[in-house]
Amino acid sequence: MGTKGEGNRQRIVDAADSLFYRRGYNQTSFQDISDATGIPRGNFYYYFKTKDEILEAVVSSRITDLSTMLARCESEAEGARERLLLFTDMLEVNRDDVIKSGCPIGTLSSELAKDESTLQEKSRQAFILLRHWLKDQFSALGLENADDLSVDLLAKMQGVTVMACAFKDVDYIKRSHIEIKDWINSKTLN
Amino acid sequence: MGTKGEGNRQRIVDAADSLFYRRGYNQTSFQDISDATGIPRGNFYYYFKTKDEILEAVVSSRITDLSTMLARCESEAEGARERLLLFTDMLEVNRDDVIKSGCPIGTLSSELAKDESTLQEKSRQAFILLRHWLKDQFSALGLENADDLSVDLLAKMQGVTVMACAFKDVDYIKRSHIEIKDWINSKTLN
DNA sequence: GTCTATATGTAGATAGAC
DNA sequence: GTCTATCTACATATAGAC
Repeated sequence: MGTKGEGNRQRIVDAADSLFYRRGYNQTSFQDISDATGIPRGNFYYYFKTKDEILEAVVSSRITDLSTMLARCESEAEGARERLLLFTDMLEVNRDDVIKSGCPIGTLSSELAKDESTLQEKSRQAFILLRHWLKDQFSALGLENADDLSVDLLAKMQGVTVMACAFKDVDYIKRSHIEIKDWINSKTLN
Repeated sequence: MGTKGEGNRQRIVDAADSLFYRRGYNQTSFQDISDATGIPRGNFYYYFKTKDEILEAVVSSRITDLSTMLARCESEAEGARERLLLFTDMLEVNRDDVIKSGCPIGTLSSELAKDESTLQEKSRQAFILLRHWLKDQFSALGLENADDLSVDLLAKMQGVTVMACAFKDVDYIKRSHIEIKDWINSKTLN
């Protein structure tokens, strides 16, 4: 209920978001988040009961950010095809981060798949959001296999990020981005 | 030089290989490897100075295994196109592991990208081996952009594994495998 | 070569003063 | 609400007996 406390809570989530992305969830300690925020370790337990709860808040925050990004794609582009093309731009917009740390959603999903717990389900929610939005765009263009196309597009972008990150290759991202846009056009034009 | 020691060394590498794949490198402890092999923790330091050295040995072991797999592709298929198609079969051959833990090479590369150390370079060696072999196959078919096609194929397979693992979807692997083989044929036939 | 005991650091989590 | 001190567990790594 406190106003000051909610501000601190958000600062913890923001710092954890960045650290989970750059170092991984398991490799990020409370001390790391404390160093990044200036908030003492012990204080975290006033806002979150466990580290898992911080992860849940981070995933929720990422989903909110993604929703904002998708809304911007809708407002800045007229048709569904143009929105899909705009969506793929995030490959190049975030290319430096992609080269260094991969995709925030993809790498988190891969990391959490290795824990036997139910953590991966949480990270999957972000993929589901994208999958549904992309499917809606393909559906709006009258394509019957819209869900398959949606997952295919996500797989293309995930594959590019994994290889670009593995080989630290910026040019490869640019080339692949063009190929992906060509693929979208080939599926949605005519 | 001891013969018994080398046997134990290999048992450590084999157990670490499996654990690094299923739980991740950072999430695998010496105790885990000890439990899997029956070899006491302290004994590991007779064979490896650090945990990083175990990882190096695991990557070397994986590269050896991959080389064997590629040699089998060459012996079991006549032409380069058939060898490429046979290579992609590993998607379905290992589909249960892929669903559970992703790709051993891709997930290790993604995990090590998050450490600021030089560990990722080691894991990249496995990707380089595949990249060169695939390039040789495309080159043998007279294709000029053989290296690009090689990375494109690796990206396709990485993308499929990431999505299949995220959504735990076996059918998606089967469908994508067919699409990948169609893509290879479209590039190499005529 | 093999194993036990242990050193040293740090992880997540808790208790309780203020 | 905020912070310090601390608990317990477990990590990598080392020392040294056998």
